[in-house]
Formats: sequence, C-alpha cells, structure tokens
Amino acid sequence: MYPSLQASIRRFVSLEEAEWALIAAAFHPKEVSAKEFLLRKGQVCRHIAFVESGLLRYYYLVGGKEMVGNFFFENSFVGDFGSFITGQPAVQFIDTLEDCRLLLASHSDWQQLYGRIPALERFGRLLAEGLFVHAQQRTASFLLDSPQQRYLNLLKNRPKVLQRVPQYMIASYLGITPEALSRIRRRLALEK
Amino acid sequence: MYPSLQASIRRFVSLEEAEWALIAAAFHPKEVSAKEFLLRKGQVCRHIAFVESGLLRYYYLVGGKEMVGNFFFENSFVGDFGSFITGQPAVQFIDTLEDCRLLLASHSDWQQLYGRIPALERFGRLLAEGLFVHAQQRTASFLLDSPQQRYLNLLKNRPKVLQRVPQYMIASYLGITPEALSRIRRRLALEK
DNA sequence: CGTTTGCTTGAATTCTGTCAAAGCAGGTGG
DNA sequence: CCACCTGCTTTGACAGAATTCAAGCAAACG
Repeated sequence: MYPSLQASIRRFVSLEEAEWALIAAAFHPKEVSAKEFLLRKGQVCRHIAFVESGLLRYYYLVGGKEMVGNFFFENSFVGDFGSFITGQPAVQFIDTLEDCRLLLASHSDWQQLYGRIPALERFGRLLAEGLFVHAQQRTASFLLDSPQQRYLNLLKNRPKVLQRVPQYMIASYLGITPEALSRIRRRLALEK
Repeated sequence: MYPSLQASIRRFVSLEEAEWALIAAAFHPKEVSAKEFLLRKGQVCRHIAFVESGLLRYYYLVGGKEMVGNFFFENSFVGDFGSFITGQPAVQFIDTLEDCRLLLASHSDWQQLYGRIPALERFGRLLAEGLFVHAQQRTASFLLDSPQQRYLNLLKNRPKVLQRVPQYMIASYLGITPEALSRIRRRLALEK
C-alpha cells in the first residue's frame, strides 16, 4: 500500500486490511515529467489521481490567454472533478509544473471501490465537502479582497506556491496580469 | 414525507419506505418570514435546511458593507456548509429575502441518518460534489469574465435572481458596486 | 404626506489592462 | 569563454473601467 495515499485517507476514515488491499489494487503508479499534459480541454476526465510528489495546475485557455484555476501539491487529489463527475468534456487543461509521481484510478475503479467499501463513500463525501469549502473561500476572496490583499493572503496561507510557481502563473491565479502583480510587489517593497 | 424534499433526494438515490420515514422524522418544518436571520456571523451553523419555498442569501459583512456570497432558492439546501462541517464559527450571515418554508435537520440528525441509511452517504457525497462544481464555476467566472459578462451570464443562467432580488444585492453578488451595475445596464441598453 | 428604500447620475480619483520596450537571468551552441 | 537566444520580470505611457463620495429622483409604505 502506498503510504502517503493511505495516510491521506486515514485522516478521514479507518479501514480494514482487506479494504486497503482493494484500494492498493485500484491505483496505478505513473511517473510524469514536468510540462506534460494530464488532461486537455474537450477530453472527458476519466481518472482522479493522487499526487505522491510533484506539482500540477489546471488552467483555462480563453482568447489565447491562460487563466490558472488552481495548483495541486503533494498529498492531494488532482483531476477535473466537474468533468469526472458529470462525464462532460473538460473545459480546462491540467499539466505538470514539476516531475510528478502520481497514482491513477479510473472512474470505474472509483465506482467499484465505492461499491465494495462502504466507508469509502464517507471519505468521498468528506473529500468533496473539503473541496467545496475551499472553493467557496476562494470565491469569497474575489468578493471581499483587493488583488493586493489576495496576494498577501496567498503569501501567508500558501507560501509554497510563491516558492515553486513562476510569477506570471501566480498573477493569473490571482485574477490579474503579470504587470499588475509586479507593481503590487513593488508597492509593498517600498512601503516597508 | 415532504414531497419536494423527497423528489430532491430521489434525483440521486433511491430509498426504502422505512428509510424515507427516518428522513421525514429527522426534518422539522419551520416558517420564517422575510428579512429574518437564520445564522449570524460568529455562531456555529448547527442545521442544514431544505428550502420548500422562498428565497434566502448568505453574505459577508466587511467594513460595514454586505458582500453577497450566494442565493438559495426553492428545492435547495441552505446553511453555512463550512461551519456546519468543521464546527468553526460562521464567517457569514444567512437571512431570508422572502417568506420561507424550511425543513430543518441538525448536525446530529444528519449524522444519525448517515449512520442508519448507507445510501444517504452517497447522496451527501453527490450533493457536496455538485456544490463544489458550482463553486468552482463561480470562481472561474471571476477569473475569466468581466463584470459585464458576469451580469450577462447571470441574466442567461439564473434569470430568477434578476426577478426576485434587488439590484444592489445582485451587484454585490457580482463583486461590484450598485453604481457600476447601474452603468453596465445603461451601456447594454444603449447598445441595442 | 413625509420617510425610507432603491436606482441613477455626475465628477474626481485610483487601479488595472493593454501595448510596447527594455532589463535580466539561465541555458545552449559556437 | 563568450555571444546569443529564450523565457520571465519589470517599467513606462495611455486608455478604460470601477470605486468613492455626493446628490437627485422615483416608487413604496406607514
């Protein structure tokens, strides 16, 4: 059994040995080097992957411009959940920013696991709830905070992002242009 | 059994008679007239309610200004899911915009139902997944669309909101001031 | 009929987006 | 070892759009 995956699931539910074995059998390891696509717009997302190591992002492509929706670090699940759940074609791209070790499980793998491991249904619910709470907070930050405040929040809450992601992607994640972010950083530096 | 609640759950899972009875017993009807609070900032959200009829919203209060996070119409579940799930004090207010018929179920009611009705765990997962997908789309619209485009999207996708919600709340929901929305509407009217 | 509430308008300010250009690595190939 | 590319960040100038503050106006309501 993959220890980091097991630890992530254990945070929510406790399972028996036989159930862990089912899970281990459902996930397939895959190494992906940096700057490769996991999912392209228009494809249906058929796998949700667990990130053992590395870094990914999803982004929208509109009018030739990339708008970064989110980043996926180690010990999280990555995929276009919307497409995965609904079976509709993805509206976003997912690619790797660093070399990644992933554990893939297909839609049917997940459905089988849900069928065979009742407690996993609860894990899925708690995972989805957590994703929702996070997405709602992100929406709130667009309503409540200025771009500068959003940058400061990111600096405080997810400093890893600043360290491992180029600035123009961060700007896109914050909903502004690279130029605007550059000026915000200069303003902040001058104020101190 | 409350027919609209039953229909909403049936969209995701099918249950037995005895299970429907458990659900009917867990929910308690409550009439709330317009402009009353269901939840105030700082309180822990202990109930998730089903909206049989009426309209509610949740909003943040920052620097004396209300920022509307979302509206809840008939046949949806209302509550501060973040607070409900985590047990942390709510950061938002929930109040009624119209007279409402609600069906309340407390946190322990839900936990008991989850324990006694395994299929309901799946319903909870699918409900949370749906909420997440919606929240993600909303975030994307802040990244991708201008305020004018967000207004047009709202006009197309949720015209009910325009008909039943005062304009200054819509502006807040869109992340702009009432003045800005008024000017956007004038621009659109002139272009035609 | 006066007050409240919500919508609109105006003027000044601030900020972001856009376009263009310049600086600044880091890496490659000669 | 150096010149050159290439990708990323910074800077400048300008136009566009939203915010802020203030005031006017209409409809609803007691």
